[in-house]
Amino acid sequence: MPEAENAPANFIEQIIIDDLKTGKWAGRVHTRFPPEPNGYLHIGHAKSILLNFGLAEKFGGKCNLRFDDTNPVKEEEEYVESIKRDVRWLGCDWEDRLYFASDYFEQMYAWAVQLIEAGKAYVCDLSPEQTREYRGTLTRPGRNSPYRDRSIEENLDLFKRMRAGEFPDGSRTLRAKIDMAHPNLNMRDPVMYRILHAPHHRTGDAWCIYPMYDWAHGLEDSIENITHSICTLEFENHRPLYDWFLDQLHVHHPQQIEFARLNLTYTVMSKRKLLELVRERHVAGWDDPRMPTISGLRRRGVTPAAVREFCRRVGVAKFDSVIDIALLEHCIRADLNKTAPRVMGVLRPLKVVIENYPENQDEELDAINNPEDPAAGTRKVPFCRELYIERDDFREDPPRKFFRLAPGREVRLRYAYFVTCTGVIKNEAGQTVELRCTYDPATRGGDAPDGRKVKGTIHWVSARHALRADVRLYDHLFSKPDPDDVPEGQDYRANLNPQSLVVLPGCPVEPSLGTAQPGDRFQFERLGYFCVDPDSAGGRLVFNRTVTLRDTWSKLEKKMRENSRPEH
RNA sequence: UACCCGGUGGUGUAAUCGGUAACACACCAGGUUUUGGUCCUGGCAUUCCUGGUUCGAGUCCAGGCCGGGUAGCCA
Repeated sequence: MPEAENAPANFIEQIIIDDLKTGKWAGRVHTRFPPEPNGYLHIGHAKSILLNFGLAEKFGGKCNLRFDDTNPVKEEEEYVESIKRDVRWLGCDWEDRLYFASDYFEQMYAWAVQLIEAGKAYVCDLSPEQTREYRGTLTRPGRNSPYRDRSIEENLDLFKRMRAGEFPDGSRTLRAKIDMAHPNLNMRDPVMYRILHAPHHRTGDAWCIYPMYDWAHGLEDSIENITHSICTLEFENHRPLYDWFLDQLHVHHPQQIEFARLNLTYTVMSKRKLLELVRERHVAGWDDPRMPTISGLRRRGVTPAAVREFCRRVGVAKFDSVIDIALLEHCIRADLNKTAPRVMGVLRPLKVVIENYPENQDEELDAINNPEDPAAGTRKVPFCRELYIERDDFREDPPRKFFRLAPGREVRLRYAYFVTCTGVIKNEAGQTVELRCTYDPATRGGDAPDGRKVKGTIHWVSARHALRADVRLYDHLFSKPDPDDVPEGQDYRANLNPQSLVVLPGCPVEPSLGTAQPGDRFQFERLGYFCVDPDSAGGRLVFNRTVTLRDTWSKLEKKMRENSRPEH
């Protein structure tokens, strides 16, 4: 896939270009992707990852992977590993720059002591509830804590004892002494440290006080010599505090820049909601192919190249936008169209018997592996008297513009012969269970020597040679573009799409698929792109539908149906 | 009702000292085709509003309107 041609610079690139021009950072560009290891990464994180690593690459700089592990009660080693895997999968390389905020705890503590000594921080004994009360509201100023004017000596002593574990959780905090009447609530003496007697996944029980995000994050950036600290819009109000801490300490001071996070139609992106979907079993897990997680996309069969191209096209700005999921689907198709081998498989089989084809005969026909890539070559596909075709490819009473099979009508079986439908066999219930056809031996390979044309070409699988596969058809997880668009009293779960997963067991597929491995991607001709699920391990073939092909016919048919419907 | 940030077609992103609104997706209409796929062609916005500055404003100024964020000892 052609990546990042000379696209116009987004506003962050513009800032960097200007900085380079003025020599602000001595020509350096150093970014970082700083996830908290408290969950799985989703495509919104992919935007951030690609932005940060992309900037570094574009301007000859570096990008760190840093785990912002300052809250031990929410974080786990398992998440660290999954995040590393996902970042790598996207094609980003942090080389030797893997860092953890927890490695800086000692330095952060020393800086906190420095702030106390400068009279800029104090130990506060207010309870969490009292702290909230004293903070005031959006429209009312806060009040000073009664502990705000403790002596430096007392603060130093108390802070040391907080670290030593003398006090219970929630009993005291270390706060910055700024301004309780500040219009920005983040500046009303924010908490820097809280007491948390909780084991940390990396530091164990070495600490029982942990730094808050606002205190820690700028220090982490500073320690790592970051130049541009890029985060999402909701941290805009935190920037004055980010700047304040760094200014007080007179240390390296990166520039914080905020951009809009990625939102997609027909899905949710918040960690809380994704966690709920998993916990309440609306999906099979974090890597359920319907999830917008990186692991879900991967299992779905989406390629890293498609995600990269998608994020590139989405752009970077400060406008709170919602991207049409159709753009992602387009990027997936565009990539897979160029790379996925074609294959034939039938989702909803209808048996066809070629009456004039000898009972015990069979033969192999040549099929093109990928018309977009001549180098992909050809393969043999077996043919015999009994075949399966798609139920959708036959209509006893065909509507206008239906080019497929119908009684008396002739179509082409892809790479095989022209066949004409001569009979329809039904069961007692009146359902079509089998078709009788005749074939024209002269049309072998799909062309008629007499120049005869057919309107339709359909796919098929030889009944005798077919392999059986379970196919999972995935659709949008939610049935509305905005899952939060619900009546009063309901929530996004009310919009869960009951059809988001349809499993079709035992679908006949061509025998060349016998060697397919988990992760392999194919285009099932005329249907869509599918990939082999890891569940196939036991020798049983399981496919996930990544995305359908564009389907002009179903669109047309739907429109005709609507038009023929009586008015009002 | 406080502070901060935004507002260009159905959806996004551009227009870099103010100079005749570009690209993509979606949608619509055609063409090609052994995938109703791909590919190709065409259609689809007077830039939230009102004033102002200017020969000229999406870009600058003023006022308004609308949307988002913020009251964790989460990040």
